[in-house]
Amino acid sequence: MSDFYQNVFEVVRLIPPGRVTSYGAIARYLGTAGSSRMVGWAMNLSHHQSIYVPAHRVVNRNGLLTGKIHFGSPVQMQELLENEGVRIEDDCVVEFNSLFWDPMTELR
DNA sequence: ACGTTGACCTATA
DNA sequence: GTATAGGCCAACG
Repeated sequence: MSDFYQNVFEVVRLIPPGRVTSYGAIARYLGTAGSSRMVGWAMNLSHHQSIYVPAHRVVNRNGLLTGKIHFGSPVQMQELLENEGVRIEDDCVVEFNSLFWDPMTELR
């Protein structure tokens, strides 16, 4: 396992419940800005990991749940988020701007 | 080995 | 304001 994925999972696990972040924010925090697609690929591998990775707290820059189909059921991601108090409307995170959790500013 | 694809983002028109 | 283009780099066929 390369350090990149290890760091991605570590950051994702640090996301507080009820908060969300974006792939690009994680990519910037890891210093691989522009390679945000790799973060998405890392999420794909997160299912195989033994540790729990709350991938449902990671959405794209628009707050759109683009990765929901990669879960067991397309509605599972939305249910997980709503279970944490995050309201989802039309596959978008409501109040995404205020719920956004940026590792750059939060972890520093 | 090469071309295509992808849970994205930024920039230009 | 939406639309299209380019860049990114690893995995898959």
